[in-house]
Amino acid sequence: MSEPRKLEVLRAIVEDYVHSREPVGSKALVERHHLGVSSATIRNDMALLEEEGLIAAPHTSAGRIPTDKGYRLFVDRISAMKPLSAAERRAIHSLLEGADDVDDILERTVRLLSQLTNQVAVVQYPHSNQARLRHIEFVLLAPRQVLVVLIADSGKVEQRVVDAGTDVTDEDLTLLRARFLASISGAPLAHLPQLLAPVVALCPPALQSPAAVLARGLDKLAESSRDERMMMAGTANLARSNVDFPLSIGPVLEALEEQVVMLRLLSEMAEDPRGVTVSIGRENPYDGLSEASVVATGYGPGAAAKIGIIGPTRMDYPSSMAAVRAVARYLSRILGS
Amino acid sequence: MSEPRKLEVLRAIVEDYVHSREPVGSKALVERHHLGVSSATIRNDMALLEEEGLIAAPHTSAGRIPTDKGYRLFVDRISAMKPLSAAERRAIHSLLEGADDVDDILERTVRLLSQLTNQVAVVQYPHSNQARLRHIEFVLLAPRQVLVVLIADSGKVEQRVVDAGTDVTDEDLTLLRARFLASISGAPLAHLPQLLAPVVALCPPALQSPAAVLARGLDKLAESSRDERMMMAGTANLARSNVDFPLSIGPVLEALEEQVVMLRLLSEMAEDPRGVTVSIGRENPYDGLSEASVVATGYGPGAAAKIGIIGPTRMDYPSSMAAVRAVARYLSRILGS
DNA sequence: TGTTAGCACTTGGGCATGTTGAGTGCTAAG
DNA sequence: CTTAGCACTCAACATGCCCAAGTGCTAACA
Repeated sequence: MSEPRKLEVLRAIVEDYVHSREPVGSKALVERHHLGVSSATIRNDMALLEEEGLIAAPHTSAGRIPTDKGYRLFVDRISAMKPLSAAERRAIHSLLEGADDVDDILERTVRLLSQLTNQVAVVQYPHSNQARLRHIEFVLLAPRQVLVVLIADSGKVEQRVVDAGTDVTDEDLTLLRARFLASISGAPLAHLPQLLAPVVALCPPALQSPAAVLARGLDKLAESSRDERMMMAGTANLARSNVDFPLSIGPVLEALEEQVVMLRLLSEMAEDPRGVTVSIGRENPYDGLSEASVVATGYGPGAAAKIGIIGPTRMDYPSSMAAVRAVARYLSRILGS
Repeated sequence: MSEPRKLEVLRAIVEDYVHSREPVGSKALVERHHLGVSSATIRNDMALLEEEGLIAAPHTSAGRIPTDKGYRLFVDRISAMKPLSAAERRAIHSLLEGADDVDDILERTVRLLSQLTNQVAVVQYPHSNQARLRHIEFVLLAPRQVLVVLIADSGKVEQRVVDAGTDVTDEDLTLLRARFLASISGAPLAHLPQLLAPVVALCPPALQSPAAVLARGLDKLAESSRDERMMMAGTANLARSNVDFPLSIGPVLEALEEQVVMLRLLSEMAEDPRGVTVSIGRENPYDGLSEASVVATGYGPGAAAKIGIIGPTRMDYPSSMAAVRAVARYLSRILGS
């Protein structure tokens, strides 16, 4: 009983099943792959594989299908990432054409990824957790209304209009801005609250109240810049792979709509040496995704933000992983510039 | 052959079918509703209704189901909006708790509406079509990088970072800003392109190139501020009513993902005297929605922005219409404050 | 020890056939 | 205009049958 052949058999089963959606039997296996042994031998191997919980038979006289564990072994030890086709590379590279702002880039990216893989694609907005403050601006819109703008070195810009409470002048704002900036420029956004309090205290009495308001505005901006969002595309692909979700695609759609769930899911995916992480079926920490797999990776500075796809466990892992990785790399490059 | 009874029969058919999802026959009708006549009479009426294309039989020996045209007549002439339950009213009124910014309000609103109706809910962001320019700001981030901020009187703020092409100074920016502002302040966003071109031409030669870049930046901002967005919730409800979409929910999901399609759809829905518009099945201008119905209405100033739900043609119209209208009214009130 | 051929056995799926019941349209009488 | 009655249609269900695919096991073999 050769170990390598057993793996080869598992690989063949996974590939055939992913391709045909039908349980695969010993005979069909020896026909489609030249394994050099007879179907009886394969049967023995399959019995072993079943004992180990790597494959299972839906009913007595049917072929076998891979279990979650089987897929796991497949992606971990057997599969090599399938290189992308020239057309796919071209598609990725033409992604950049005419894209301007971050939102736009991300939107194009998820669309592309969902088309490449025929699955649902999700992308997390670039992290700004460790982002540092680069610039702030106060703009007087009306005697009491001030536009507060905050720019992080991640490139993200947040703004909001606040009511100063009392009338303020342009000069007041310039003064306040200079004071604020002096003590918070370059600081991590997370530290803003602690840093701002003393500055407000040191302001001239007449400006105490507007200063406090503006500081609070900055706090809120920093907060909402930290809070994470995501984009998604290709949900219609789920409908096509209806059959692959024995229950229904309902729970999957629910999971996708719960951004909180998705964000936790993505961020909990540990980084894999090969750079792409896969979470299969019941491995997922969320029940609704017990029949789905997630293929994800990090991108951007520190690979902190995640991008990935979600589909049925019966999925072409090698291609998906290759696509996710390629798109992530390209995305990193675009955003890095 | 009494006309009122015929309508009564149609109403009964629609109600029963919506309730049971099964073709309804003459006998079941006289049992469930006290129509005061025998099933044979009903059969005659039904034959008439079928001739007029209001109902149809899936096959010879089955009951009838309403056609698109039947539903249309139902919503136009027969149905009364079903008043909301006390619990539903309460749900709507507790919507406001803790909501702060517009995004948040809209998100809560669509969620609520999708839960109330068990359908997919969509809401368009409040229009800023006729918005006017209130303020612009240029902020120097790096020798060549300029943050362009545009504020509309609708309260919307758009910003983006542009590359000036050549080095510029703070003084340059102050000058440009003053010139630009002089000629476009208060102008409708739509007119920006025409107004900016001559200003750029009149700038000192040294500033021509950055001026052009900034003008283009403003154009784009005005454009993206005009461009409309929407939010959506409850797509998982589609999976539940899987059965109601004979083909698949795929096309519906596709339509929902195409914001362009959805926005056109919503804005093309003419206003109904009763305040809620319904578009049924093939009436929809988009093929993917030929088995779906849209119930929508306007909200906010001039009822310009739309909110609505999307579900299978076999839908509880009276309840849906009531829910949409109630939520829209409440939303108008919140935003109006 | 690993491989192979052969064989008995299991079982879901396809097919032909029969039965049932809901529902219709029509006719003739009230 | 309404109604009872009746012949007719047809999807849905059930039943029985057979077949093919696939398995596990055993015994022979290298």
